[in-house]
Amino acid sequence: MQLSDLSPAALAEELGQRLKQARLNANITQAELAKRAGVSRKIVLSAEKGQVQLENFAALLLALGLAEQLNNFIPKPQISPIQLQKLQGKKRERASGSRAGSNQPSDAIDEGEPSW
Amino acid sequence: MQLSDLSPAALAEELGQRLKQARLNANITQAELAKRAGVSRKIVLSAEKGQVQLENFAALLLALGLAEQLNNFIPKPQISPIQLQKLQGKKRERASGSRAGSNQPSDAIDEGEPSW
DNA sequence: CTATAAAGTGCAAAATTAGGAACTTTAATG
DNA sequence: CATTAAAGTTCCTAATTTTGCACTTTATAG
Repeated sequence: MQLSDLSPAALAEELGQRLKQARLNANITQAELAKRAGVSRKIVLSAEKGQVQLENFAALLLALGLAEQLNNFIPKPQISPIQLQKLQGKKRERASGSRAGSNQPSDAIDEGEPSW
Repeated sequence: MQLSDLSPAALAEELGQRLKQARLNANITQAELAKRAGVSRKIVLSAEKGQVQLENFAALLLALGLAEQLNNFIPKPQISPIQLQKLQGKKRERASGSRAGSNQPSDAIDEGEPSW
C-alpha cells in the first residue's frame, strides 16, 4: 500500500490503526495505556482512529516504547547540500526565492533523491 | 539524543522542528505549503511547534512528500509471535489477561527484541 | 455457554484549536 | 545597508477536541 496515495484523514487513520496494533502486541488495555501515558481513555480511543493532537499521540508512542522509531521516519533534519553551499556560517530560517516580481517557491517538491 | 527521554510535549515539538527543516530543505514558504496541503497558514505555523492535530500533520507530510517514510516508523503492524501461536484463524481485537481477581496487563512494556 | 473485563457510545461542560485578517518583526537578497 | 517578503503575533469568533461519568456492546477466557 502506498501511504502517499491516502488522503490526510486516511493517513491519520492508518497511523491510528498501527498504534492500536502496537498496543495489542504489547497486550495492554486502552485503560492501562491511558494511565501509563497520562491521558484519558478517550484519547486512546480516538487516537486509534487517528483523531488526536500530535502531543497526545506522542505521549502514547512514548508509553508504548515506540518513540525511538521516529528517528527513522522524520530523520533528524540534516541540512540539504544545496543549502550547505549557500549558507556561510548560519543556518537558513526562511524559505527564499528570487527577488523580482514576487514568488516562485520551488514549484514542485523535488522528487528523486531525498533532499537530505 | 534520545527521543524516548523527551516529554510528550517536547517530542511533539521535536517533530514539528523536523517538519520545518524538511520544508526549508524543499525551500517553500509556510504559505505555499499551507496552500499545497489544503490547510491554513496558521496550521503550518503551529504544526512546526508541535501543536497540531494528527490529521493536519499528515496533510503536511503528504504535501512535502514525506508520507512514505512513515512506514519506517510505525511499520505496518505485524502480528506478534506470541499472538500468532494463540490466535486460531481470527486476529486479536482486545487486550487480554488472566481471568482471576482482575488484571495484570503485562506490567512493563517488553523491552529487548521488538515485539514484532 | 457464561461471566466478565475490554472496547465503544452518548452527553454536557470545559478547554483547546482553527479560521481569518491586520499588523509587527526579522531574515536575507541584491 | 535598504528593501521586502517570510515568519511570527494578536484578537475575536467558530469549531473541534478533551474530560468524566454512566451505560451498552462484544470479545474471549475458562
